[in-house]
Amino acid sequence: MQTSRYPFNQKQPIIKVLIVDDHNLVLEGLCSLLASHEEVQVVAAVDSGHKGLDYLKAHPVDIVLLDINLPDIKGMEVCGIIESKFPRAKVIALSTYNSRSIVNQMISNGAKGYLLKNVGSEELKKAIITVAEGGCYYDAEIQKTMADTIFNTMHQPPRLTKREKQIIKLIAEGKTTANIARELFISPLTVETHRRNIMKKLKISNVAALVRVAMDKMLI
Amino acid sequence: MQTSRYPFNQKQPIIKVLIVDDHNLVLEGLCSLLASHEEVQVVAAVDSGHKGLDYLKAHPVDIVLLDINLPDIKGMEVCGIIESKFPRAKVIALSTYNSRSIVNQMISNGAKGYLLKNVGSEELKKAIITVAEGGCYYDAEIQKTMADTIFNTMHQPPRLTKREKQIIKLIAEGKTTANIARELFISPLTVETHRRNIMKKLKISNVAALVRVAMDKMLI
DNA sequence: AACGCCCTACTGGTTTGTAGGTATTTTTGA
DNA sequence: TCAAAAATACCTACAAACCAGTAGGGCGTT
Repeated sequence: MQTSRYPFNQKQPIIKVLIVDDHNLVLEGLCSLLASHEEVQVVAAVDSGHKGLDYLKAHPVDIVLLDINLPDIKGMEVCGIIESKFPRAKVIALSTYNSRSIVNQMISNGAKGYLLKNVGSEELKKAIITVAEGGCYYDAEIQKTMADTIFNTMHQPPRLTKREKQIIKLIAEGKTTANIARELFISPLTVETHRRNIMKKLKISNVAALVRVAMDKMLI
Repeated sequence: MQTSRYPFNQKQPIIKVLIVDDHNLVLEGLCSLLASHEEVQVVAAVDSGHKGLDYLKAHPVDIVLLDINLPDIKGMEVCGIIESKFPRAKVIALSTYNSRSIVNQMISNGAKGYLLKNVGSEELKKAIITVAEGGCYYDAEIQKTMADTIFNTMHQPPRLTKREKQIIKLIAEGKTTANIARELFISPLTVETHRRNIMKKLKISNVAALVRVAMDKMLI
């Protein structure tokens, strides 16, 4: 939507790209893939979330290619911060895996694009340009995941509450109901109620399944 | 150890490298990092285990840079096959994560090197040359993991049996003792015994911990 | 004010899991 | 081939988890 930011009436202003990824190989790969595209300029590549945010404080950036698995902060958090504090920069998420909860969290934190790491040169370029122009670009697989999510939210609106998330985490850590009750200063009976509600919501019936869900949802 | 394979008495014969990785970015990254090294020649890059093995059948290769997470077969299996059927090719494993069980499996399948994906250009080159010359090269972090393993195997020799692994998997899938018994055509009491033995061996006392161990060991 | 949602708490009862022990058969490996 | 290891099966007992139903207090929305 932003037309001609520069006085020169270039058709495509150069897109400034910041890469945030702690894997050298991926970094190199991205640079290599982008090297041949003149519309795109990689202005910096950093290996942690904090460094990325620091860079954004001092320099203008159009696109942030953001890895999910960072050593310091979670990609989702970084994404949220960029979204709110540096709205000029649009985030394109990069990830190896296609997990529903991660995709959801990224998108709800404002990621305008989402690519899997097996992306090819052309798709990468297309994604960057599309997002820079104000659009969205999601990998085909991610789109499936998104459709899946919508389908599922339609069919099971009830999400877990804050307290329930807290308790599912403690259960998955191997703590007993009594332990949890002591830790949270509430009655064991209350913990049992929460536990029951969680299981009903998730349609499962034992801790084993619960732990897996918790891990899936990255609560652990 | 292999001196002058070629009639010309080059100090360092060109090392033929095959890359097996399903992530385009990583592929590009590796090629980019290796481009500047004349001793090394990337003869092929494929995106699945089977393709890699097919290539090996028809062409001589010195080093295989092998990703752990492949779409078709597990990296460990590929590694084992290469080791036994194409002994000329030495495997250097590439992985994002540093998990004990994966490292162990790769090494026991004959991987001569192990790098994490945040490896730098020089380390990569060094690893390739070292391994091509008949040596080993393990990332510093991997070495820690290896030491850890040795320490632990010394302190807890008892491993899980085949049946126990099977059962731990089913438990972690959320199945009850009765279900498992039915599925395996054995008495529930037997399943309980196995369950108890597993817990004793792993020194844990509830399913939550058990599921986490199972996931750690990549049984799921 | 009324409604819905969440957190809290309880009663009472059933089902699994945890923990101890023992013992027979089958498989495996030295 | 013989001993060790693994897999099978059982008993008893208690602990913990699972299931169903109910219900009051707090809090924000309509």
